[in-house]
Order: sequence, then structure tokens, then C-alpha cells
Amino acid sequence: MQDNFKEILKERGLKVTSQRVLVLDILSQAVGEHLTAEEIYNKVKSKNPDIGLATVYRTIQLLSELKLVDKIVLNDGCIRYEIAGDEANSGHHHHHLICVECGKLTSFSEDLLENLECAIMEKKDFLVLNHEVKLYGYCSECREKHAN
Amino acid sequence: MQDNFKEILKERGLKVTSQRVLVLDILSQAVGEHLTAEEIYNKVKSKNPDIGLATVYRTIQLLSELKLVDKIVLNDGCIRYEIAGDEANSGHHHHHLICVECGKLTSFSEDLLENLECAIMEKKDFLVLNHEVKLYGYCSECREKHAN
DNA sequence: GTCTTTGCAAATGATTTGCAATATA
DNA sequence: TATATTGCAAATCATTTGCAAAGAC
Repeated sequence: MQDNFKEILKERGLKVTSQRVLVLDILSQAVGEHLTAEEIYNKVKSKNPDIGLATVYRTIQLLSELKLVDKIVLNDGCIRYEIAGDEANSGHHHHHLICVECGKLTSFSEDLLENLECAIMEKKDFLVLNHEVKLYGYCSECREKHAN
Repeated sequence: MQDNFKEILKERGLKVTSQRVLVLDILSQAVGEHLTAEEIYNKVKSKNPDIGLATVYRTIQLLSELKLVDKIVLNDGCIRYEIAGDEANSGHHHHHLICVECGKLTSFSEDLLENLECAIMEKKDFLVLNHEVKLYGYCSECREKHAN
């Protein structure tokens, strides 16, 4: 992953800096955690206290443009990031379950809407490139709490 | 619609003010336009120049809580509002097509994911209350421009 | 008359930007 | 050495909030 990243940077004439490597590293180690920019900053600072918040923001944006991380914008406007999986290469993102009680965010990937995309093309004359599905509801833990 | 609104306000002990009525009115007249807070403010100001931006924000938030308007958070973090249709009452929102070239936002409603919700319950032990689908691609106008 | 709402201006919070100093290639 | 990147502090942008004045019931 890191070697891949270094090559991508070089191809674009961008420099491999310790800050960029560290941010990608933190995100790679946080699979399934869906961190906010601030959370990434805090984790990064615990390994390199001299890093600036602006650098973290710039790096996240860069990684997002390079499709190495996915940006998830929740309904309440909160923005979270996660390392991109292999599905990213297929051109179809994975989807999310969001618990309306505890806020827990879970990913799942499944090509849900193949048929829909054809139907939309016919009905709406709109060519779908990508789709994004968010399901809001109650996770198992919160349902258990309710049962008690 | 307005009579309905006035009753809902009274039921909750809230007051019917000219500002609240005007904001709902503007949104009712902008079906399919998906306005930003700023755009709503400008339309509102052209009818009542004395209204404050904060009041517009407060009213949008109120209307959103009352489920009279839908809040749409785009991938880029941009937030838009539209008057809620009848689907809102069913507990299932409608969905959106977003053109990646011109940014045009179109709604469509169709119960796409009935089966999925059962599958998610079994596989992920997650009870889905509501779902939200965004399809990104090219609208017909932008595809025509490309063809030329 | 009481309690809510408004408009304004100031506060907030997240993100971005300008720039001199520093690190990479 | 030349160019890209960094850290910092200041700027920005959308949204929220405190409060005295005005409005609704």
C-alpha cells in the first residue's frame, strides 16, 4: 500500500513526505473506524506532535483526490474518512449503515442497484456512473438496549 | 398546505408569524429547485426585505424538524432544501440524481430497496428505518453537449 | 400581559489560505 | 539548487447564539 502510494505521488511530481506517509498509515490502521479530520489529526499527533492541522487537511484532500480514501458525508453534515477498499477500483462505492441512536457507521458492499441504473436511464434519461446508498436505522446493540 | 402548517404550529404552542409563512411559501413555489439556505434567504428578502438571515435558518430548521421540508446533503457538503412531498409521510424518502457535470439535482421516488432491507436485517442484524439513495452521473443535457 | 420570535451583531467551528521557513529530489 | 510542502496564524464561510426590541395570542 505504501509503496503504491509513493509511486502514485512520484508519477504526479508530488513529494513523498513523512507527514503524507503517516496520515495514510493512520488511516490504513483504522479500517472500519470512519474517522473525522480532527480524529485523524489527533492520532497523527500522537506519533508526530509537530504536524499541523492544516497539513492533515491538505493530505486528506490529496488522498481523497487520489481515491485512496473515501469521504463520507452524513445527513447531519458530519464528514468522515476511511481508507478505500478494492471496490473503489471497480468504480462502485460501497454503502453505509448508520445507527440513528448511537451513530455507529458500518460499511457493506454489494452491487445493489444494477437493475435500477438501467431503469433510470430509460425513465429519466440519466446515465448513472456511481451510486451511494445510506441506510438509517438501529444497530443490534441499540436494539438490545431497547429490549431491556 | 398553509392551513395545515398553521395548525401544526398551534398544536405545538408555536406562533404563526409572517416570516414562517413566507419561508414555507417560497419553498412551496420552488418545487424541484432544491434551494440552499442563502437562495431561500434571497427569495424571501425580495418579498420582505426586513427579514434576517438568522430567522431564515431558524425557520428552515423548524420546517425540517416538522418534516415539512427535506434536507439534502450532497457529497461535497453542500446542503439544499426542498418542500416535502407525500412520500415523506410514508416514512421513506425519495431519492436523487446528481449530474456530476452541471450539478443539477433531480428527485425521483420509487421504493427501490424493499428486499434489501430484509437482507440487511438478516446479514447485518441492523433494522433499517429509512434509506437514501444518490445516483451520480450525466444528465441528458450534459450528454448532448458531449456528443457535439 | 405573557411568552415567543425576531433582527442584529457577535460568536462559533470547521476548513482554507498566505507566506516565510524547511524538506525533498 | 529549484520546487514542493510544511507549520503557523490569520482569513473565510456557513451556521448558530445572546439579547433587547417587537410581535403573537
